[in-house]
Order: sequence, then structure tokens, then C-alpha cells
Amino acid sequence: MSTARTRIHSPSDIGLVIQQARLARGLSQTTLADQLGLSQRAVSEIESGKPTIYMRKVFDLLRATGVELTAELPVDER
Amino acid sequence: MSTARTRIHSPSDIGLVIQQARLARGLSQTTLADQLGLSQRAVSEIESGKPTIYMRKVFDLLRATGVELTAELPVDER
DNA sequence: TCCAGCTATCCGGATATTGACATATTCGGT
DNA sequence: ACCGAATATGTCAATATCCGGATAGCTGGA
Repeated sequence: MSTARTRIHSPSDIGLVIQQARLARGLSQTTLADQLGLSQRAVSEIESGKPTIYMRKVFDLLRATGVELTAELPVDER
Repeated sequence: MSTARTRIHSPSDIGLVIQQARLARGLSQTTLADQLGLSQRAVSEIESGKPTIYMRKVFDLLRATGVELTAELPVDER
């Protein structure tokens, strides 16, 4: 069990990661959507990178597909 | 110049990171909002973790504040 | 203490997203 | 090539976010 790391810079980037994670788990959009109380349409649109999607849905999907997000903030310690 | 790493699991988490990054750059919500064509209100709500915010706005803020996101997807390579 | 800058929050109307349903299209396996 | 599952996309009414403008509250500095 290794870990694939991907830089995320846009809705499209995160959509692709979510799609990969979903497929890796052998889930259909419909199955996942039903589990989370989302519409199949929403899952499809998120994976395709629609920019006007609510954050909550994205985080729901990340959690359900086991994707971990890390933020890196450059800090200049004086 | 070091790098602070934070696990992101929710809109609140990402809001806090964005706020830290903004403050580290000495910017006000209004200044940042104007730069990005957002309202000061939007920046405030994002930082406070409002879950029904469009993804695009969050990515705009991440870019503007220099925060890097990384996704980690557990993969079982047979 | 006074004041300016910053942030959180209210209202109101315009606009866009939402889910449900339906369906065209694509994809994978046999 | 065929067939069923999966996915992308259309419409539509309902709903919620959006921004502007305004403002109250908070904070730090002079």
C-alpha cells in the first residue's frame, strides 16, 4: 500500500483525484452519491471540474473516497 | 523559509489556513477581495468555514495567498 | 480616550445552482 | 457486434448564494 501524491491547483485537479479514488474503490457515481445523499449529477460535475460546486460536497467525496488533503504554507521565520 | 503543513478535512480547516496565509502576507480581507474580484464578505465567509461556498473562490484564494494543496490517495499496488 | 482600519453580519433583489427525472451517449465485458 | 451498466447532459421549478451597500462591533495605535 503506497500513496500517490498530486498537487491540486484547480477544481479540475481535485475532480480527477476524486474520480481516481472512486474507481480504485470500484464504486459507481450513483452508489457513491446515494451513500452521501448527493445526486449522481453532482458527482459527475465535481469529477469534471465544475468550479461552482459547494465545498461541502467536495469534502464529503474526499472523505468517502479516502483522499487526504494537505496544505503547505510557506512561512518565513524571521 | 520553512513550510507549515496542515491536514485539511473540512471547509473550516481550509478557511483557517487561508486566513493564516493572508495574515502572514499582511493583507486585509478587503485588499485580497479586490485583487480577486471577490467581495470582502466572501473572504470572511470562506475563512470562517462556510460549507456552501463555490470551489472556484477557494482556489482563487489559495493561489493568491501562496498555499499549496496536495492530495494523497492510498493505492494498493498489487 | 478617540479614531481609523478591519471584520462579521444584515437586507434585498438578481442570478445561478440545486435535485429529480429523463435520456443520449459511452464504456466494458462476452 | 451486442447488451447492460455507467456516465454526461438536457429541462425545469425551487431554492440559496451571490454582490452591493450599509453598519455594528472589535481592536490597536496615537
